[in-house]
Amino acid sequence: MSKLGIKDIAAKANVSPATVSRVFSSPHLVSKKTLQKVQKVIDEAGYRPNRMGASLRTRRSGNIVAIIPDITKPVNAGIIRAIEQGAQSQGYSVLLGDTQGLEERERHYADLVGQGQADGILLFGDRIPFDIDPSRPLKEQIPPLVNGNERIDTDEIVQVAVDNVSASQAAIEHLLSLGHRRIAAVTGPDNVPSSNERLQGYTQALAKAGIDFDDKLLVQAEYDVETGMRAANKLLLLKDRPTAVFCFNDDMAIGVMKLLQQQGFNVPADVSVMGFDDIHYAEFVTPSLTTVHQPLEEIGKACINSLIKQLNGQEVEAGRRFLPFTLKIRDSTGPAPK
Amino acid sequence: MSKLGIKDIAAKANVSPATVSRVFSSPHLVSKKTLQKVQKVIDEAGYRPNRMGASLRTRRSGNIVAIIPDITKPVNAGIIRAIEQGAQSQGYSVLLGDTQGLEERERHYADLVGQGQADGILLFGDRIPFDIDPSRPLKEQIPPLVNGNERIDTDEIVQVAVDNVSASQAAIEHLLSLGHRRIAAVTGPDNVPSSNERLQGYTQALAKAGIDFDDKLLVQAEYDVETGMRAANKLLLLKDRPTAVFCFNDDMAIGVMKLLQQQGFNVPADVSVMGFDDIHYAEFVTPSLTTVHQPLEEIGKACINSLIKQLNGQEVEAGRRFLPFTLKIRDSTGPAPK
DNA sequence: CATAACATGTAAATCGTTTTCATCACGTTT
DNA sequence: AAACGTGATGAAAACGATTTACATGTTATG
Repeated sequence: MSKLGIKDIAAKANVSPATVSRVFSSPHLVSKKTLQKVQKVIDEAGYRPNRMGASLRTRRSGNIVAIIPDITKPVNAGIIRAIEQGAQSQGYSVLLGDTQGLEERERHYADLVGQGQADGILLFGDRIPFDIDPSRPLKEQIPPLVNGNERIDTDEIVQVAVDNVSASQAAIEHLLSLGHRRIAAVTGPDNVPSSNERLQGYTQALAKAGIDFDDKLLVQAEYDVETGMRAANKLLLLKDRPTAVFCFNDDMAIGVMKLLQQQGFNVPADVSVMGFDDIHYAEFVTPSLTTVHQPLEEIGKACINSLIKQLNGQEVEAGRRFLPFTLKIRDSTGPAPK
Repeated sequence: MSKLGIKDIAAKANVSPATVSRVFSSPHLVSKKTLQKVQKVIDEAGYRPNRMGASLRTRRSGNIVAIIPDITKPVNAGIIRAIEQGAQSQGYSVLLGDTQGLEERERHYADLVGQGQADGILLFGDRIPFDIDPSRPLKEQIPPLVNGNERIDTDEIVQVAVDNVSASQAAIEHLLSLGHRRIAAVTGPDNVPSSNERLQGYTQALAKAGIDFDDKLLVQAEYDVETGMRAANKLLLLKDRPTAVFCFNDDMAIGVMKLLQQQGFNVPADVSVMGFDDIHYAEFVTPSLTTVHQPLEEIGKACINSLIKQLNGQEVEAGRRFLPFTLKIRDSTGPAPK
């Protein structure tokens, strides 16, 4: 690897370092002739300006850090794609941080901003990775930040997601419309806001339909396939079994279906199963999964756009912003058995 | 956000910047008393050293960039986890770059090293993202780099993967042992080395079993579910249909199964389906997918370890290194129908 | 022709660290 | 008492870019 600096290039091209710098950042200030001359030297030498030097001076890194609990979950696929694309188009690079849900690692990545390695944060979590003094305005204590998909309990930052309560309600209404009356719910961990909101939608929808709430039909799992299976197992042990199971994400729904099938049940003839997220695989499992579609690419796009606005010094209004969900009715839900 | 520098801290603590620096990087050179005094000021001010300044001086960023075609594919999950963990434990941070398979974006991320934002590259692709002069030794022209999972046609760099030829051979032998004689293959794009290697294993295994190669049983797809479905469709149109389909990755296998089921075929009673990779969902689709298990975490671990060795200036021997695969026999393969 | 206006280029300061080298205080050895 | 280590600290020079303020050269204007 070569290690030429701006001074070397300047020397080779018989100009000053400042001129070389201008060739990159404000070419309109350089005459056509020198521009070409310098450009030629740059190309020949394969010179790339050292970002460290530049960032040090400009106090901008051109990087955005995205803090994501589990990068490899398909639910994040669309978001990541949208983020990268939006960032790229505005001249930013994305540093993807996978936290495995650990606060320590969330803070580690958030720290990149403090260290000057990133200019802003795209967060997909339910807590702010900074120590906050509640008596002072939040905005003074955190860098430019947008939260997506999950929910943080403050209206001082920009948050983009679907309305989990309504979405969950719509899901239950779908099951009700198929004649189901005993509808179980497989929830996420009880400290996760999105799970609580979906639970809220569930209870509201049942209440509206005049159905008594039965907490035996509520099983907690951890947003993954394995615990989804375990949850289904618990439900099968009930003496009065549910005819439908609403899972708060698709992974758990896949687990529930798997276990039901293993135990000889037919989905949806015996039990209907519904998911949430609409991950790519939802369409391809057997039977294909009825689920709540989240506009993940749109969410990603909205997040990155809002963040870049903030970085450009534009004012953006804080608070939650809801994007519309849709129901994907597929083959895992059907009429309630009589 | 505060913006205190090392000089501010030094002033507050009545020491020189050098001492503050030493507190971070070589505390043993500082007396206990000053250490405590400085540490206290650092904590109170919430001071974090600016990485740009430090990197500029040390010419090391402490970052590793991982270049991955599609971060969100489950096949990469284990690799990413292992990388992050290995890096973290050695004091490195990982910048994850998702390229969507585009060479332009591969080069973009590779450029981070040239720009001083990263010290080395973990590549998961089939080409080197640099312009190479073939007449000169490769090592002089690229930064520390390890390639994983795919294959680049050179023995001058470290590469870690499973032996695709043998693995594919083992897969076919499994199908042969079940009595299958007409075994189709759904390949990846024809410019992808791993696909070609798996194809090689396929033909070799058939040859060894004395079965004539029939190119009608070869269908090309693109390593994803949708094209897997299309491939299955083509196979169903054959007048002499295969009794087993070996797909060169799990996504395509899931697609193949989906289409077969849609068309009323039973897997595995009518047709056996086999995959490759052993992604997490392979176990949970219905029927659960028989596949070739790649030790993805091990691959990730080996890659990061080798790279860090290189970064530490240790000599590592170039060339391919194979990690052992295993067969996961599940429910999607069964005896050939007579 | 003198002067203003503009285009172009330069020198030097600066960003926040690390690190070499020199200095200093102090106890030990001769 | 002189010489010598030793350990702790500070001063200052990098690292590689950007940018401000200024110097030059060129052209247009009165």
